[in-house]
Amino acid sequence: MVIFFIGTMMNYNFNEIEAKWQKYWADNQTFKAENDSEKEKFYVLDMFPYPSGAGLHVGHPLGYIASDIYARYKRHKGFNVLHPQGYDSFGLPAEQYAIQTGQHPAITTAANIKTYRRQLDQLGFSFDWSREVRTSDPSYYKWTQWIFIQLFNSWYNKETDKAEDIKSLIAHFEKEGNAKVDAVCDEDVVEFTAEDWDSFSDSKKQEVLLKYRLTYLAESEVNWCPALGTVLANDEIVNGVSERGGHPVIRKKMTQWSMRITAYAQRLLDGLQKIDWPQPLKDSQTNWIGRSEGASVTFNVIPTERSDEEPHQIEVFTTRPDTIFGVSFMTLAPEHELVSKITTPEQKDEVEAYIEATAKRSERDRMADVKAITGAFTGAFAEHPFTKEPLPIWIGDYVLAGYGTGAVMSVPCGDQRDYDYAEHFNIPIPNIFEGVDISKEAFADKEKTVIANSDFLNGLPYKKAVKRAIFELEKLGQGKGKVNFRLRDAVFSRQRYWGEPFPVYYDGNGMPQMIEEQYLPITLPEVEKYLPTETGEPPLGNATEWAWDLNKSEVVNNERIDYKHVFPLELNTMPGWAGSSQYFNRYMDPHNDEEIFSQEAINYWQDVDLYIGGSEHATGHLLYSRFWQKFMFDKGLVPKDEFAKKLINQGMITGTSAFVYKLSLMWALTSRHSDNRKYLEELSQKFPDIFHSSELYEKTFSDGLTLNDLAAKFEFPKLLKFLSEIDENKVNISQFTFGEIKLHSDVSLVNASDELDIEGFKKWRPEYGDAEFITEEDGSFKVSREVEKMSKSKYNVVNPDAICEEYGADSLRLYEMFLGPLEQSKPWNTAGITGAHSFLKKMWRLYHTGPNETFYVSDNAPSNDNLKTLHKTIKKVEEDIENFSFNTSVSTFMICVNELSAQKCSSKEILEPLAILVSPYAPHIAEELWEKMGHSESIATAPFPKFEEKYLVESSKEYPISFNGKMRFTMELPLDMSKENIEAAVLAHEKTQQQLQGRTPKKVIVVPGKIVNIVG
RNA sequence: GCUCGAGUGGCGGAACUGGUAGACGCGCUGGAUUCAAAAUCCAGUUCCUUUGGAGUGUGGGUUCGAUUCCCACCUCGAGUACCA
Repeated sequence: MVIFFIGTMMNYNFNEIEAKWQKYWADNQTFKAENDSEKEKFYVLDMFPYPSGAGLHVGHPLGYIASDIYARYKRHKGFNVLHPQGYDSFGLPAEQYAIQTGQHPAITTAANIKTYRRQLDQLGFSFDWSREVRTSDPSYYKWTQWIFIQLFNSWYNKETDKAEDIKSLIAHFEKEGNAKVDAVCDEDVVEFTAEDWDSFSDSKKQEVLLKYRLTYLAESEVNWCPALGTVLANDEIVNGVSERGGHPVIRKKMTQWSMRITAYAQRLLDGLQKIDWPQPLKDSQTNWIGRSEGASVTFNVIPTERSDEEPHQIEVFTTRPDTIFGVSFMTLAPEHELVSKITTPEQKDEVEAYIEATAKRSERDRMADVKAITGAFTGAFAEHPFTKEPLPIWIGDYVLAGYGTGAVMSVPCGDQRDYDYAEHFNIPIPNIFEGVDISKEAFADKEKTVIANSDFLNGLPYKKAVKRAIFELEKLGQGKGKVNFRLRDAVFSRQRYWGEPFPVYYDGNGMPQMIEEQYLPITLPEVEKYLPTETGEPPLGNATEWAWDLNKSEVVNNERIDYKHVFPLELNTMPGWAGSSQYFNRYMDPHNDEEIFSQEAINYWQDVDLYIGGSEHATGHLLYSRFWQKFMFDKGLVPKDEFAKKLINQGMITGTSAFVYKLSLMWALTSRHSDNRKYLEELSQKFPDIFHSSELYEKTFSDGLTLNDLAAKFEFPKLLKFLSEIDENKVNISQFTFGEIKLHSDVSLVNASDELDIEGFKKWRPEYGDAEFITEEDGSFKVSREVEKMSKSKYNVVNPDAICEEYGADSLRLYEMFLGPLEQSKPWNTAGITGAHSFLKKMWRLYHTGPNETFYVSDNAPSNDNLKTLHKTIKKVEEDIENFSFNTSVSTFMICVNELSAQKCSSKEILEPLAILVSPYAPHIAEELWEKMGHSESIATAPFPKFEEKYLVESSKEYPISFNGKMRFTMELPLDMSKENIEAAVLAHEKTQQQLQGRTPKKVIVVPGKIVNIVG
């Protein structure tokens, strides 16, 4: 029973205070940001969440708390702060739930968003909710569709190195064909003249243009995930299986929308230089883009005698043109288009069998045994560009169709894979390196390379040889210097329901047409079923109202499709990253129905100053967003070609799982026992549930304790009964030993000392309701702890709702920051929150030193100690926030409050600035105290206290005196004392003499204000 | 394999450009208060053979002085992978 005493209401009643201020902020729109202001702007952004059905756990808000602290700090510093929040609300889970239950994803999503909002609100974030966006909202995805259209209507001009309107390309074509156009385009474009262009049909023109557009429809090999019924982007595949669900992925040819992100490869790489993002993230983008410099080399295939075929050429990319004389064969990917054309009749069977075998192997198999060397000889030969020697052409699956040209010039002496292949198939391995033994392995050290046996390259080191080789190849017209990227164009179609529909219909020729911008958004149609259709079409194939009427400019019933003015609409939807690639700009002007955002808004807010979110988006969202931003920059829509100046990856908060141990029966498998195996298993099934405290096993059971001993020691009735029922004719009781079964316990049943609430455990797990618990000597039952990822199945998920209820949002915010450095992953342990919570209580008490702990703040002048404590806190906290070292400022607050309490400080001159300092971290208590100190306005924009050095000036210093670098004692000396006097004073000290034990010091180092070190 | 990042008490973690290693908090131990518990307060808490000594993953190096800089190695984590 809890008894409340009236009259002690001055206690820190966090629940009441927090509710009060959350309501105040909402009612007063305290954090609403204006698009015009005299103040300097500052844009603090969080990666918006996908609203999952599970709600938030304590790990999720970590980044939000950090960004909120920074946003609040910047407001105190006088900035106009934009700190919005929204939802990335299209996605797979809602759709799969819909497939299972028939519940419309929009309904599930809305419900989840409601939960998220409640959970976010209770943490006291200073979001400007008036700017909320949801990617699944038609008023938002209208603009996602709009950008798609802009991309469709653009091409990439390499000459100007930017995206341009497709009209300028058409103008080129009309004037001079495509010969002089330097564009990023499909590889299979054929040259045509202005006259050719003029003679093309409309449909043919469209077909040609599609090869140049920044978003284009192409039959491409995609990652198809049969289990999910959709294609996946490369970054959605992890270890050969789908990131979501872990389903197998196969390669499949499909007609899909793609984004020509490769056009931006170099700029995406260069842009990394000027943004302040974590190095590991930049590294992984750099890797993903995968720039490599080298040369493309053309090898002529030697025609066979009887061939009437046209001469073939093999183009390869190599980073080592310097090793051109080391080529002893060519290898093509099995999928290479030339394979079927050049294979000789004698080799046909072997080659086809090999191709079939490799096609069957999944990505995963292929990755699993990379060591197996397989391949086949095509029977054809290519001619070496310089020596004119014939080079056998092989195929092998170590050459990837998707990288470079899908063909390599094999230099076994310089590349280990070529070496292994050559060795396996008995192909010669000529050595072209000076003074290197290649009898065991290939030699790939560029730095130490000196070329030999290579005609004009002899004696040259790597770099010079590369240059010379390219020069000679160019002279021959059989090669040139080339930069190759690993980055592929991004597949943009998904066979899903819950995503943005494309603003696209198909004309009678099957050519895609854009719907005019003024008719956007094209809203997602209703469907009966969320599964693919029986004919294998995407879910939108189930829609009956999904045709575009060109006359009426509206979506109409499919029955009216006539390919004259009513056309079928695109059935795919956009991928998850579509909506998240532009949301940060939309926040600047989220309700604008005329434009994606006004020029005034974008010119005021410019770009994101601080972006906080997880590192898992390194090669997905963060790369695609940079791509779209650069595109929008080219179009003159945004003033910056990088959208976020600074980015921080918050670390993951892991869980601290709790384990209980249950005894199990074990036996040695003697021959007698193996006969009675069944009976033994029966016994172990029947063995009563006995749990033991975590440390007892080693002490008690592992050490040969028998079943009889156990029964005698504890006299558990069920155990005694079990024993009495054992048929000793079948088994020998003395041969039983004990094992232990480790089970997760819910972490909420465990206290700070790792003691389990046994009754709670029994209630939680009714099947163990009558289990026995062997406790420690003091009667406690201890669990063991392990750090694991937070997950439902591990019963280590901690819900912020419960924490807020028990300790308050301010405690939670402080504690999450206090756990450790923001960017580091660290385990959650609820026990520790009492430290943060009692700090807040202590701070509350500092302002409540009146009679009966009533509020009391005086106008008394502060003491020097008060001022010193305050100003060193200001200094440290300011530095910490600027450095995102939030954990250390929490300890600074603790020290500050401890000191001021000891000093019995009640001076308003100290306590007012202290409230502001704490306010970014624990805003509710700060507002409450601020109000009590007589302010009628929110603390949110109160100016940050100004640090003044003069309060920290000291006249003396406690010098550490060290001997050979080891500190042995300290000595208080005036700070203005000269080096000589310090040395003299230290040497005169009795402890110095003691340390030296009669030796004369060789040297005395005096660093004034720091340290004294005596050597000797 | 390659590329990053990290190794400090029982635990989370502090330590500015090299200058008193272990701040702050949890936990633990003892005490005060209480009929008792919770809460609160006070003291202690790296280790050891304790008038002293050792100690920041291991081994070297630079330095008057190294958790910090350099080299090699070990362990863990993240990303990536037949990339020509």
